[in-house]
Amino acid sequence: MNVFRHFRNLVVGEIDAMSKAGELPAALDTSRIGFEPPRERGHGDLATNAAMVLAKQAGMKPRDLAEILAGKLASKEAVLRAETAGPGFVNLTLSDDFWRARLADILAAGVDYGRSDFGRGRRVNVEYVSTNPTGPLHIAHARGAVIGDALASLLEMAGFEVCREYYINDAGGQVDALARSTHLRYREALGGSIGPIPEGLYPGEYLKDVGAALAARDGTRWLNEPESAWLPVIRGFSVDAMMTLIRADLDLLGVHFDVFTSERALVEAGGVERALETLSQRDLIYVGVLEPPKGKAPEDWEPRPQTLFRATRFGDDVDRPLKKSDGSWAYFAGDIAYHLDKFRRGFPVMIDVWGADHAGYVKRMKAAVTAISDGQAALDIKICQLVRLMRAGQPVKMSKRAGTFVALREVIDEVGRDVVRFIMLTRTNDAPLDFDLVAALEQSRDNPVFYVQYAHARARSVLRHAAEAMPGAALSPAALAAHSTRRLTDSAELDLIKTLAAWPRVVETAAEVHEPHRIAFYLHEAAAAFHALWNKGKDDSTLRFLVSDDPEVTLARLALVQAVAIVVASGLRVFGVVPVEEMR
RNA sequence: GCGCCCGUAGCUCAGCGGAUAGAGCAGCCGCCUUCUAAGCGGCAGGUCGCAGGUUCGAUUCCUGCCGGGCGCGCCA
Repeated sequence: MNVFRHFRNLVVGEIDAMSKAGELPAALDTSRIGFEPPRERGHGDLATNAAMVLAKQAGMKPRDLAEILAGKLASKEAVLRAETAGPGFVNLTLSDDFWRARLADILAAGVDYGRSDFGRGRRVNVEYVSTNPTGPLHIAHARGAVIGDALASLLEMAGFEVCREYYINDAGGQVDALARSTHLRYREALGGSIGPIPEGLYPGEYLKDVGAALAARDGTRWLNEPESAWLPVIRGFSVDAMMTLIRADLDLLGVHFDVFTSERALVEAGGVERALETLSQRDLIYVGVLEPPKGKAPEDWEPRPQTLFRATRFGDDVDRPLKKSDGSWAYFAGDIAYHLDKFRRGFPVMIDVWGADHAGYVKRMKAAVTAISDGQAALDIKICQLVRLMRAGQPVKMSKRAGTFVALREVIDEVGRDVVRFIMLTRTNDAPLDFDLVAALEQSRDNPVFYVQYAHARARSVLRHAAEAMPGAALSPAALAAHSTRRLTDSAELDLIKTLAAWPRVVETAAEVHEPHRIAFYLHEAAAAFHALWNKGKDDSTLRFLVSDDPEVTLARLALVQAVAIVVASGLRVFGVVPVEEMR
């Protein structure tokens, strides 16, 4: 049960009934009504803003309406008290029995606790990583990969039908440069002397293997051919090799996709012409001359007529070019075609996860999606700010030019997949992230990965001890759920239950706003509530989980401990992180 | 010059328009014969960058400044 949604439904039901009875105006907008945990424990268990939201529409004073609603809610099952407070809140205090009953929900649902039909099966396309297939992934790519993957899992848990998609940028000049780079390595593999890698080509060592593989496959066939003969072949060969490399990196990170879409395939199938035809019909394309950007005009700027999309009609700052000066399509044109393709494949909701360097393209892409879908599609773009790789507080030196960018696989080798994934999700995507390789492995409470994993390991440890201490006792989640939990009466126990019972709301909220990092903060909070209870048992031995001469209280507490393990594991599953059984 | 993001405790950061703004670190004081002290409890610490506006109510939304990051036709 989502406690908050349950009571929201109750209050909205009461309001509808009052509207029908003529006690309130008809057709009130109840969409902004919500229930949330009050800031102060003393204010009860749940608070609603219903009276304040409706007061104006209802033509009543918030406090008066609050009094009426409180009266209606007071008689609901499990409600001990319904009180008005502050500017018009209604605060509910629920019975301890009600809260204890949530443990049975958790034990019955297992790691699916928190799953809901909030999304009602609506289809969402989440596109992420989508890097140029010109080399292995480096650490900066990992953030987008993990955020996209966790966001997709989160949406699935909240009841959306999700497609995880990767757009292969295999059509532009970058992959031609890749092909030329491979050709050099190919000549090298056949014994040729190639000297330094020219500016503009890819110097990475990883292309030596590709060149060698090409030499093994095709022999000397491309040595004396003109570029026009070998470029398409070697380009395809190289892109395939790079995608194999990238998929292997993603596999190490535990990131997988449902669909890979090739930009080149889309372009060659005429997708761009079709998309732009749609825009043309709506008079959204014209030939014009752009003003140079003020303050930072490129040195070789010269005014020239271009094929432009009327992005300014949809909130962008300037109209955007669709063709390069050589007549080929600009990347943006392909991206318009790609988003139209996604829309036509049945995704009215699209989420793109991009790197910080693409932030300047958000407006034009949103404008284009509005234009091609006639306002029927929604595009959300998550911009991942930079990751600063640190080691014990000192930045790790990286330079793209010198090729010393740290490869993702090196970082995974050093700290492990789960640590990389969790750390990448500890901050909002909008803010830069410091990733300290030393701090990430520290076993202390400063390290959120450790802190959360430790809570799970502790819970599992208690359950193992219980199995030894009570041989033959039925300790499965189902057996624990069937047992009475009324002996859970301490405030720390009830606080922990309330924290666990908030999990479905956290999932729903995080999914709604597309912010997976909220899960990390929740997990930290749940872990803290558990660690607090654990230590309370150190001060007061009657609060220990295992009480040898009192099986009733022990079994009740084991239900709570099992529920902690389940909720933490449920959250980690959204992150794609494996919960650990022990940390010795 | 323009656009986007950020600005909250000494530091790192939470806080989808609500009540007395929270957590960790650092500082100070406490808690291990017992399920993992790799942890917990307490104290202290704030003009929520500044100034206006909208609102019953603004850290949250809007506008303008200030400071930092990223980006800025024919790269992807």
